[in-house]
Amino acid sequence: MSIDTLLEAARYLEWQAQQQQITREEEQRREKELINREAESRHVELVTALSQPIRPNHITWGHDTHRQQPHHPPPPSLPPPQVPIAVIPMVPVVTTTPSVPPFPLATQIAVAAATSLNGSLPVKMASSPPQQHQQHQPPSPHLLCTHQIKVETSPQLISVKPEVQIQYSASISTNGSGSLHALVPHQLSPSAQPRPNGVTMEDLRGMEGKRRPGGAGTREVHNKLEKNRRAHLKECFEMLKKNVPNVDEKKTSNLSVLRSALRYIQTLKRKEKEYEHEMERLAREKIATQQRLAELKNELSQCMDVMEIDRVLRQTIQPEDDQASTSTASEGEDNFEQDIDEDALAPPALASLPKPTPPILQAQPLLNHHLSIQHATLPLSGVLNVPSSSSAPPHAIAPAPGPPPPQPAHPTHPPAMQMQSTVIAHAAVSHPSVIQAVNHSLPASHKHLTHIAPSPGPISSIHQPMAPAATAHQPMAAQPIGHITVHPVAHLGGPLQSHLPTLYPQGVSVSQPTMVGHITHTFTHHALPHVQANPQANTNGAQVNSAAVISQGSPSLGKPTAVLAPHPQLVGQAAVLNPVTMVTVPTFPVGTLKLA
DNA sequence: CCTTCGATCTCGACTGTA
DNA sequence: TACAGTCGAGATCGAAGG
Repeated sequence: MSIDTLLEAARYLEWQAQQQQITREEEQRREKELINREAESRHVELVTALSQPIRPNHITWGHDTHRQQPHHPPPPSLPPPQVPIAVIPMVPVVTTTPSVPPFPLATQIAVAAATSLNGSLPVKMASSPPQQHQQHQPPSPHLLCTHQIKVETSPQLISVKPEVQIQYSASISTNGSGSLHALVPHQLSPSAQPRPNGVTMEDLRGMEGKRRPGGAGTREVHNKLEKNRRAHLKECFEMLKKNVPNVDEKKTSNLSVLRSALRYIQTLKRKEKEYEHEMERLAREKIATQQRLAELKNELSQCMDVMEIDRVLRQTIQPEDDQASTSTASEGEDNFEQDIDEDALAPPALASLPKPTPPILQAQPLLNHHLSIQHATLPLSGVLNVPSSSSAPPHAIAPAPGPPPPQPAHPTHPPAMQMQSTVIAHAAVSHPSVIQAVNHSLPASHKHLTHIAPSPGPISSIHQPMAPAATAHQPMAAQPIGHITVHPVAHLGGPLQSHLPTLYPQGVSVSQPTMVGHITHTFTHHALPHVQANPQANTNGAQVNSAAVISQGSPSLGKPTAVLAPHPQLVGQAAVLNPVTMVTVPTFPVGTLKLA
């Protein structure tokens, strides 16, 4: 036996353990069968006892045969065979049917069976005279049994032969102590057959009922058990073959089955490891994803906190803005840039905060975004443009310090401009001085400043159409309005047209053409000395924003409006939030946009 | 026809258990 | 210690291939 064989056998055992469950089922089934057989055997015994003078022999054969052929009960009253005739192998053997001349017609199977029962019986059989068989046939009890059995079972003999397994377990379990006794007569049953050593069955019969230690009986039993064992082994191999894929049903030796099983087991183990690794990988991936999710949540929560702080501050510091709003226009002019810078950092609240504004300022980008969103969602009915309010802050009016105005802040004369814009004071943060300046610049008769909307806060932004500056003062003083954004619309001409977009690429509001001049003038002269126009960009940007504003359904519909929201924070950044769509957009000048 | 291979059988020895 | 069960070796048989 080679090492491979041993290893495979070990594998087989391992596999066999896995198949235990299946085996248990079979065992249970066998137990049932045994019970049935016993019941049947009792019945047979009764039946045979009537015609059997020799009790022991009969019992033996009857018992044995019934054990092996429970389904072939002689009496018609017995239930039909339940289980396959697994048992038959032995019986057929004995098939030395009475009807047929026992000796001459003995087939090899019969011989083999006899061999199993009587040891070297076959040898003798060849030389033994047929008369002996004839002599003993009539009285032989087993013949009667076999006769009865044969009639019913003969058709199944061949097909059933392989299944000896049941017999294997049954013979062992049922025989018990009585097996020997049962077998002794069994050996004698073919009594007509001569014994190997020249001892005929007659001689053996003299020892009937006796136990012959070490004698043929023991040997027979042993042979039979050995045969059962082999049958069991074979069945196991069959089962293994069934459970191992890619095993040719035919042409497969036990050895090849074992090898296939070994390969199969190895394959399964390999797959198992692969699946385990895959599971580990997925688990790690899941953990990483969860961590990432947690980080994002933290970021989000922090942003929300900043927004909350901002909102609270804005609400609480509102009085200061009011106070500032009471300042005179001149003061506003003086503090204009500074105020705007403060606004740029944050809403009014932040503006009033002490210079060192660490955490909030650090989160300014996010804050701006949020503020923009917040304003955008505000119900500012009167606000035409809600450009990133946060984006509008400081440099909306005072361009960011970063990109210095390319050209001297020289006034562009209003008359030179032909802008159709709408002045919008949206509900963002702004300094009252700006409004003052704007309104101051406007003639009282002009009422184009129709959409100056005070921005009391994000919660309630009231649209208050402003008429003349005089009337506009009051609400603004009470509630600082958002920064005034001016966006040059198309048709811009003159220097302003060529410079504004550069300075204010986004956002500011736009108003009526007549207003633009005033506002521009005011900005250029009072507040924004560096405001200049950029003719190219204006055109596109104005149109774009105008459309957007209109789409918002502002009260100033019908008026081409544009938004120029100088967002100091956004200018120069990688992306900015589109005030209309609230989608980040590139920070290139509005004029470069190719929008309808 | 011979050889090889696989399956089966027989036998003796051995082991575990009641 | 008897008995059940297992194991290994040898023999036999049948099928397949050269």
